Amino acid sequence: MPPVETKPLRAGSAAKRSAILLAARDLFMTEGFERTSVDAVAAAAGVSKRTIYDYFGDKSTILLRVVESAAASLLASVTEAADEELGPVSEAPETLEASLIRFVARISDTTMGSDAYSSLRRLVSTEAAHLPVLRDQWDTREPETLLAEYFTTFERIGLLRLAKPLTAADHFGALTFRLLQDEADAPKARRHEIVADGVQAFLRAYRP
Amino acid sequence: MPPVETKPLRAGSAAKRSAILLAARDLFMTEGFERTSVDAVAAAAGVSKRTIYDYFGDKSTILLRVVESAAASLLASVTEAADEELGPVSEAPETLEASLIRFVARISDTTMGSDAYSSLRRLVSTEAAHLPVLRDQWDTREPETLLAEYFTTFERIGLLRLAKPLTAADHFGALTFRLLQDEADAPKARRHEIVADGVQAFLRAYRP
DNA sequence: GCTTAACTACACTGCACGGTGTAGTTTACT
DNA sequence: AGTAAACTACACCGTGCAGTGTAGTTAAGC
Repeated sequence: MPPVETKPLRAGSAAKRSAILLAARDLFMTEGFERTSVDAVAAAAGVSKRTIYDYFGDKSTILLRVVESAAASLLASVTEAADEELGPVSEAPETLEASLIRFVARISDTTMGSDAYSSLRRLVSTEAAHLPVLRDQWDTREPETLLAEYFTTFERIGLLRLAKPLTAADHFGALTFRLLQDEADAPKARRHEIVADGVQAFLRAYRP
Repeated sequence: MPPVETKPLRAGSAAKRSAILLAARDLFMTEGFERTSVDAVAAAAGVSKRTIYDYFGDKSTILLRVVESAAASLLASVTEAADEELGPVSEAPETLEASLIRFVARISDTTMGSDAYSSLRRLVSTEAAHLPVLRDQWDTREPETLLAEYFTTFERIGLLRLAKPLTAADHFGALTFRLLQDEADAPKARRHEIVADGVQAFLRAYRP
């Protein structure tokens, strides 16, 4: 459990804090939280274990901070990709498919890529039984809400027909990101095929 | 790792073996593999830890057997539901939607329900890094292949239009089971809505 | 240069736990 | 009843590891 507030923690150096969180994130994703020792995080971050305890107090708190940071990073990534790929979509229907494909590809190819997202999702799901606040941090629905807003705009200019924008956003995510995550190790051509198939199915389902 | 074959294992009693696997399955799903002790499995199964080691040799082997058993159970469940709900589908398009909804609901409401499937999937995903054979046992693609065969039949009688049957099966699973798993704790009415929305989107995407 | 906070490198503690051995008890079969 | 396999209940061992304390070193600020 997170430390009682009476335990003094140190703010310390931003660079070291960042190194710890990055190292922890990588190890938690590849090894799982339980199988990752704090010693291993310390070694990977290039700091002493004593420092980690001085900064975070205990192991669970490291996980909380990792997930907080990842959720914020994901939202920023989705927001940027949407603004740049979906924002300029014009009234010409033939550009929507290409924009949606680029939107998915862009997110999948960033630091917060498909396998990273999939691993983090799994981590939250596994550990939420013991740290329920993790789920709150992760399942904000902010990315889906943002996407639903764009879809609503597309409906207004006649490109989509929606009954429930948020459901459409969920379906879009299921047809693209989710299936992509299942084949995170696939070659680039296969991954492009998955995205294209998913976007096309979505458009057939939601075109006027 | 699984025990070297020189270690003598005992077949023992089918009832005790079953009790061990059931207890292990429940605990692995709720607590995770790493956080579940063999002592806890023994207590939940009502056998001695010595017996567990006599039957299985080590902890990883328990996990292998649990996943084997679960994958077989899932396939049986999907096969039965498909045979009974999709098998009798006639040429009248209006019955297809209802059949697909019943097919999903039936699987989701069985022992191998949405939350159990989701937990097992997560377990395999987490542990496969250390026991790669787990993934082989789980990702057989047999349920998807079976579903794709039914979809191919529906195409022949004019109910669907497919380019790639297996991709359509993936899309169907993504739009229904996957989204249902995300809201495993939702009330029954919400779960029914998720299934109906997903089936309808699928049909819009794949109807001729 | 001096002071102090930050940090490292170790050692240590207590506990959990995978796995093993063994003696006594129970069960099944002849 | 006798025999042997199956099982239980414990104790034990070695290892890993979360978390803590402490002395020495380093870095930053005045």
